Amino acid sequence: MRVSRIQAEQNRQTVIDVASRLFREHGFDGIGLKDLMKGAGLTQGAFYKQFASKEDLAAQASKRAMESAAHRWAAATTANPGDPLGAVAAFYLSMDHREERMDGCPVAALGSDAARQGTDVKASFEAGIREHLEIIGRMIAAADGEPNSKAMAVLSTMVGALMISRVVNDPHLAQAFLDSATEQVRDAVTA
Amino acid sequence: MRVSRIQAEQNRQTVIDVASRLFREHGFDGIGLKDLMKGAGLTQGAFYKQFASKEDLAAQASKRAMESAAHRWAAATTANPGDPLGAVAAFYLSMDHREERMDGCPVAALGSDAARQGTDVKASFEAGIREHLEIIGRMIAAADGEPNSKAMAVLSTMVGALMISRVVNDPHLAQAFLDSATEQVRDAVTA
DNA sequence: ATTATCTATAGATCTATAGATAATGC
DNA sequence: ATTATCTATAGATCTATAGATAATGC
Repeated sequence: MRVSRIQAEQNRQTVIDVASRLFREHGFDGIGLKDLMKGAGLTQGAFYKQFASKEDLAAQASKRAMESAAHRWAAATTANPGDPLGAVAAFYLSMDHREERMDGCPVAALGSDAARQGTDVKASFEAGIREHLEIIGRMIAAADGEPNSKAMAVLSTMVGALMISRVVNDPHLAQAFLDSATEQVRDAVTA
Repeated sequence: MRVSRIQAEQNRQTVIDVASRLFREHGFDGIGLKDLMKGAGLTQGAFYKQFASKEDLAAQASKRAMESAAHRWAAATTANPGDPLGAVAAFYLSMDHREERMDGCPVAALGSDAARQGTDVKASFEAGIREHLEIIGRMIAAADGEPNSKAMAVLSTMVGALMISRVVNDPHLAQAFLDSATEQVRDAVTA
């Protein structure tokens, strides 16, 4: 039954990865430890040797998810240095992203939930948001005086539009919200 | 034990009101029928004579919450016809609103949750969002060609900024997000 | 000897239903 | 007679813990 310390650590990482996806899909309260562990090929009994509590896992999974999201942003910008913001908007404000909650932006997928969690989960989100702001800041550095404020507005618009696109049934309305955000983000930079 | 039909209908309305607040505070999965009914001064047993299921209540409570939110927007605009958007932004993008999830915007408080719910809950949100867009549309009608798209961008920015302000621990960062959205919204109209 | 994982379980809570009760509505 | 609400409960699930097991690490 017992595995090596290396394998144990790898199992722990797998649980965090799986949780970062399943939390985004079902919410922190929408999935139990049994299913989270099953997703990593383990049983519930192993959980408390790996994590202090469910909220502990939530904080670590949130951190992982935010880091993964920031990485995706960074990759899009470096792959398209001519129009980094356009590249980010192209994937972030897409219908594909709307339908891919599990692998998508954690702020849109879990923001309302995270607001109800404790300090640790919020710390994970805060760190990730600051990372996003830095990436946006680098993209719009050419613009005018208050780049940080503009970066915040860009992030708010994108997160808000994606989340709203997911709470409406009508795909055309969803698409319109994503398009309006794309336009707004473009204007924000050139303005 | 039995009450009049009028009283019964009033009880049902109270349950919807209470649920619209408690769902915003705890999420759809974060509060049970027992506590929802207790909030209305009833016991759990009465629930299924009033509603078909928890999700049925979620849909009705979401509708109620969105209508209440739209009413608040409309009231702010009529109370300040000279600067309706400024009036809305003043209460929506405030630290008070950030800390008052239970009575605040349902999209920011429950958007991530609502994305995981069924068609009925989403229909409630969609109807409320369309109502919000109409109110914003009236405010910025003086502006240029595509008012609907601009209204969507304004709503996305405000919802996103409020939600992000709630998932960070640092109050200064939260305030900065609210301020940046205020600025962005102002620019969007004059632009 | 230590320990990562397993099975099993405690105790609480969840949604939903059943049957009793007591007041309404006819 | 009908029915809104109550108490009680079924059956499932939740987080967390306890003790057994079997392989690692010294």
